[in-house]
Amino acid sequence: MALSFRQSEILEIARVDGRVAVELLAERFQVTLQTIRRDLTELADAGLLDRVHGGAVLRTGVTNYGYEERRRMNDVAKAAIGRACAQAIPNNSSLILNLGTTTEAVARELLRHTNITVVTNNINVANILLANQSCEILVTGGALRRSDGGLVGELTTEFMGQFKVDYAVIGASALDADGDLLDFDLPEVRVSRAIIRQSRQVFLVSDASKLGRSAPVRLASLSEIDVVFTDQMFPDDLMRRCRDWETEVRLA
Amino acid sequence: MALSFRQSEILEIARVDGRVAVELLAERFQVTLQTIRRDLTELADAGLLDRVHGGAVLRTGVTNYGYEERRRMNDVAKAAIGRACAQAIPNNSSLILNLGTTTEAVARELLRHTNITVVTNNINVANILLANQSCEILVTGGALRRSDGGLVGELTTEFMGQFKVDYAVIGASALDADGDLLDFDLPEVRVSRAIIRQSRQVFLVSDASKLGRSAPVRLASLSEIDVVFTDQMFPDDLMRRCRDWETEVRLA
DNA sequence: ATTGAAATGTTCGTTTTTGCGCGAAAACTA
DNA sequence: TAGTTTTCGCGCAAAAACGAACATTTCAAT
Repeated sequence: MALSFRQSEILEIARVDGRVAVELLAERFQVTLQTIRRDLTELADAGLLDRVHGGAVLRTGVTNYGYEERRRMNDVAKAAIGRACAQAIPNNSSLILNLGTTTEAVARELLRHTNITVVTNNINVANILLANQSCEILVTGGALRRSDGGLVGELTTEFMGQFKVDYAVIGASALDADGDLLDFDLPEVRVSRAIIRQSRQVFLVSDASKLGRSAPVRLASLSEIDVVFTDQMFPDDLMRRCRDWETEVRLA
Repeated sequence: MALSFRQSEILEIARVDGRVAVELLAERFQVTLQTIRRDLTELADAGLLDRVHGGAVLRTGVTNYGYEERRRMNDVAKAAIGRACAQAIPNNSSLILNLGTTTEAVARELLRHTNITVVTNNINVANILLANQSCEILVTGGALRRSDGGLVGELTTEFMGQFKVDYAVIGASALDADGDLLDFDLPEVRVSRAIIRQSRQVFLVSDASKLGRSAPVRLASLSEIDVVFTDQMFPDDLMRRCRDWETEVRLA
């Protein structure tokens, strides 16, 4: 779609003010309300603005909103998984927490631990753990991703290489029938792989909704994981494989 | 769900103040209490705020400002300084923001800027700027200091070395009569020096309370600063020196 | 000048938002 | 604990905003 002169000007106003009102635009351009509404509808259809009563707003907060939704999705199960995982982590130990809402649930359950050192590339985890006076927090450098508070990129991977910790707690977007952990973003997966390399024990936290889903990038195999914390038993053949791999599966 | 004008503005107020009151919002927007309540209920349902009697508060865990910190943030002088400094920073530019509550005030005033890249070692700045969709945020790695949300240490200094930005906005704990900027912590000062090195223009933001105070570590001289944003005129002889150094002093 | 397509204006029924009144629930006070 | 005040949320009616259908204007190509 080619934007009309008026439409691109509307967009410009929206970018400056963050929003536009039907009434004001009509007056400014000396056209009827209906015409402005048509413009806004088109701009909204093109995904450039979000239509609201009385006008339109910049497409902001959409990603944040999705994240909030993801965070609250299955939150009871996530909290239980977080609790189980945190119980497996002793005081006076060091660990890495990476991205994911389930990982954040683990952080929330680590607030009562004492004398732990946490390395993380998740700014939400850092925010949560600030409340624990007895926890040293090391944040990796990198570009801050707005969608999930993640720090990703080359710098993050490098940063991780400088540590060797007792435990790693990682998440994954998907877990397929072969027992492969999958994710969507390659730079993010590189970070996760680095984390696995730098840890003596690797914990996977994953609720059952990840089972059977798919994603393009292979992160690791369950065989590389020491303990999986989840909320529902895996299918039989996957359980068998886990036994062969000596991967422990713990139900929360 | 797309947020209405009023709702997104409520959210913005909440981000700054940490909380919002039904009564005040109703007066501000000239609508009834009932309407505000409906807004807050929706925002709470969307997981963006937590509803409390008489109003709503930021969701705990997402942003972590302690009450004391929040109170300092509202300091009018700092807000004014922040506004003046932000006005001197154009869109489409890159900048470094370092530690300090005044620096955070600058971040808050940068929320409406577009297409800026911000490098920071201050996790509070990162949290604030997350609300600006049009801002790339680069966070330095390092140990997270609980007292002020600062990332400090060798790694931070190194990280800063990788950039060359248009503007640097720095704070200082003290500013003595000779025009020297002083601070308490050596690692932190190393970071600040690195920041000055990596920037084409250096802005100092400092309220008048820093004047005449002292601190053990010398960070830099006012002669290395391009523009100082403050809320009160310096003593005459210091102003004279600034003129000699071609250091501009702007009152907010 | 004629014509046809695109943009704009007009009208009107529908949907969304808002304000008001009231009883219920939550906080405060003693 | 009991009583008081404040805050809440629901139902309903008024007001505002919306969008679809149709009429009118604009403008460029013939």
